[in-house]
Amino acid sequence: MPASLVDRTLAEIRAGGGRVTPARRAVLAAILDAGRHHFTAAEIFAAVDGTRSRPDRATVYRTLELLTELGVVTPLQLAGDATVYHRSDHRHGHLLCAGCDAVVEIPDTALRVIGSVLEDETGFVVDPGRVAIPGRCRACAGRGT
Amino acid sequence: MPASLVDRTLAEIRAGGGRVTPARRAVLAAILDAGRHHFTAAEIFAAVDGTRSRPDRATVYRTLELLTELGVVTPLQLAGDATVYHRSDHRHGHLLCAGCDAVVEIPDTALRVIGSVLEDETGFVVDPGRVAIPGRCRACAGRGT
DNA sequence: CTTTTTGCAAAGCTTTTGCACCACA
DNA sequence: TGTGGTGCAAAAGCTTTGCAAAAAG
Repeated sequence: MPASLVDRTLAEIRAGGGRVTPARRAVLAAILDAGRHHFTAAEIFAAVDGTRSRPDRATVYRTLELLTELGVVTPLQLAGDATVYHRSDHRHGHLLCAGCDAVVEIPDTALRVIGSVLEDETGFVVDPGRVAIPGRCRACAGRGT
Repeated sequence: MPASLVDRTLAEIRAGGGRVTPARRAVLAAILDAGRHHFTAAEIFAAVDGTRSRPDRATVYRTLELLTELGVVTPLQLAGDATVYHRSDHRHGHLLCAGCDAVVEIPDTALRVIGSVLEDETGFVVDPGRVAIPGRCRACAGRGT
């Protein structure tokens, strides 16, 4: 069987001269845990705070930064104060409903259309993993919420 | 001649039971000033700080909130810590280059295509004034910056 | 006069940083 | 054992808030 994402990531950390620590294992576990697709630093902190090693907030932030550099997670630009991350292996665009705060996934087909329209018209190359478009979902648009 | 945007906005404030104050005039003037398309609260504060009334930071934030409710300005979700606003009468989407931090305007035609693709496929109604898509501009994509 | 706004100052929130101590490899 | 990581605590940056004084209508 192929190495798990956790193992591959830990190996990559070692390969880069980094060290594998309980804090890093805990953060990685929290991210891959329970089908978490989107998460904030605060959520990860809450999750690891219940583990044996209880890493500090600062360590969570530093680890998230490391994982971003490794390409394991991607920071999104959603509204709100806290940075929302998602797993890079679940890369897709997002629609943000202003009515109910739902986060809807953009179908890959639509995302590709968006990318090619923009590239054709402006030469701009879209980063598909970071697209987040505000508006209203079908339900909220329908009832004017 | 038609009433200016400033006058129309002041009238709207009065109509809503609000009051026209020097601070509000100054903020409004700063926004409509010098072809400012994008701006932060800090920039507006810096601008009004040089006026007679010298409104407080808090007043600038409160006024920006009022103007957002009135639909005069729109807060964007760009990267970075500070909220970037733009004038609603210059409504258009934005492309954000990760290479050079340029903010490119999305052509209206492209924005309409994006809106209809998403609405067709997901029922989601895009808010065109708030679209901000990350990627790389032609120049940066070309030379891998 | 009444009600809305303002200024001031302090606090809130997320995130970052300096530094001494600890622990992977 | 040496470099890299962690915890702790404080600070930074943007924005919000409570309250008494000021002012618009």
